[in-house]
Parts: sequence; structure tokens; C-alpha cells
Amino acid sequence: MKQSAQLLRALADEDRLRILDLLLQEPDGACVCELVDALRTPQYQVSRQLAVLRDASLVAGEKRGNWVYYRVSSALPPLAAAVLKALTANIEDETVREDRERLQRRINLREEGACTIGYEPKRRFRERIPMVWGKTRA
Amino acid sequence: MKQSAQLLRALADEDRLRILDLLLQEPDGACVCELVDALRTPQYQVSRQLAVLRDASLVAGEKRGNWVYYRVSSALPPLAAAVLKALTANIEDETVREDRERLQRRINLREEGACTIGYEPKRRFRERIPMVWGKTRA
DNA sequence: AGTCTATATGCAGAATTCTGCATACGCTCA
DNA sequence: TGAGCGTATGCAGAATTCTGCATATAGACT
Repeated sequence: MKQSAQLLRALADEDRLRILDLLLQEPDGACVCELVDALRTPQYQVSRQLAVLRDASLVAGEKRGNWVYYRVSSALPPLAAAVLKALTANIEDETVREDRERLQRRINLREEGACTIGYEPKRRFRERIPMVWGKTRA
Repeated sequence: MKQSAQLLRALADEDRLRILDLLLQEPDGACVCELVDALRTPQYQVSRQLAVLRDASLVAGEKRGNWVYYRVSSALPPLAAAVLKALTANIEDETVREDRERLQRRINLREEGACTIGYEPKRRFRERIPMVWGKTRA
């Protein structure tokens, strides 16, 4: 019961729900800068909410080069699964729609399946990124 | 999305989950003093948590004489219904079991379906309580 | 009328959470 | 090695929530 309350607490935040919704759209993961762009929320906020979700075992992050790709945990507690299912069921939400659109646009900018651009000011494409989905170190 | 977060927020508390669990056991309602006894939590706390649940439209209260009987709202938002269903599904919880037992014992003390005793110190039975489920005034 | 009883709530101080900034960390590339 | 980048986090002040007490309110009895 106490655990359930804690779990619900981790879920009971609009930003975190938006993040989870986005990650559910991208089962293979999305990196933080992609989420930042989609949510239009400061990077440190997104990182913090991800930390909360991570502590609750709702998401997992994997580092690939400079980027960290997050995805929804494969084995969600039943309660969390029920919540997310019920959540994504009724989508008349403007915010959600826009978030998803922005994420999709951002995902389309990937090169060979990997994020290659960062944040606004310096946003320039790089040619040739050695690591693509694989580990960095040989 | 924002509404969902608010709803989850109302649910994300152990005491409130315990209350909801108890009220789900007693579809016809339980009065505050019965909940207080079952939860072994100060009366003002129970009243406050009930107020939170009431504000979230998760429970409804009806006054009968001095007593107020609460029950789970008949038309729960789908998200809340999903949460409560998932919650009451896995019951290996010691706390929940004890809560339910205490409530059941307390319910058994009712006379003609109505609560007739109050709180610990003065707990004495009264004979003849004019209002039973019905309105007080003739 | 006055008293008693069940429930609700105002309030102040404690505790927790939120917010934004600045910066730390780890990695990559020159 | 040093600069640059994506990400994480320490920190301080603001804001919110929690806690317990005391009391208010409404109804029911004498």
C-alpha cells in the first residue's frame, strides 16, 4: 500500500506524465535533448523529472556517447501499467498532441537512428558519428 | 493531462488509499468514526483526507443525524477506476488486511444498519436510536 | 434553553517539494 | 591535453504540504 502510494506519487505530475507519454511513443528510446525540444521545458527540469521516474523504476536510461537514451521500463509494476494504459487511452489532449508532434519532427532529424544534434543555439549537423546504437568503446 | 495529474495526486497517499480500500468494502457507506476506528488514525486526519477525496470527486458524503456516511463515487473517472482496480487486485498487504478486519468488527456493532456508537472514551451503547437510514425529522 | 456528540476546519510551525541558476560530470573530438 | 557538448545535480530561496491542536458547526438529546 505504501509502495503503491509512492508509485502514484511518482506518476502524479504533469511533466512526468508528458515524458512517459512521449517515451511510450518511442519504444526504442529518446534522448534527453529530444524530450527537451518536444516538451519545451528547461533541460534541468527534464533531467530532474527523469531522475524521479528512474528512482521509481518507471524508466531506464542508457548512455551512448554524449547522449542518454531513456525508455519506459520493460517490466512495469501492474499499477503503473494500468495507469499508463488508462492515460494514453483518452487522448483529446492538446498538449499531448503537440508534444508528440514535436517529438516526431525531432526524431525525423536523426541520422542513422541516432540523435546527432543538440540544443538550439549551436544546432548544426555533424557529419559522421561513429557510434550508432552500438556501444562507444570498441 | 493536467487533470489526470491532479487526480493521481489525490490518490497518491497511503492514508487515502486505505480509506478508499475500506470504502470499496462497504458500498453502502461507512461513517467517519468507523473509518477512524478501522484506520487507527486521528479523527481530524481522516476528515481531512476525506475532504481531499471529496474535492477530487472520488467519494461522496451524506449526513444522517450526527453521522456522515461516505462512499466511493458511483461514477469514477476511468483513470481512478483503473487505479483502484489494480490496487485492490494484489492484496498481500498486512495493513489492508488489518484495516478491513477492524472495519468489519466495527460494522458488526451497528444496530439496524446504522452506526450507534462513537469514539473510544465514551463508547457506550444507546438504546433506541430513532433514525435508521431514514431522515431524522419526521 | 443548554449540553453532548460527530465531523470539519482555521491556524501556526515543521517538513517537504519546487524553481532557477550555476556548475559538475563524463564523453568526444581536435 | 584542452575545449566543447549533452546531461546531471548541489544549492538557496520560494512555495506548497503536513501535523497537531484547538475550536467551530450542526444536529440530537434532556
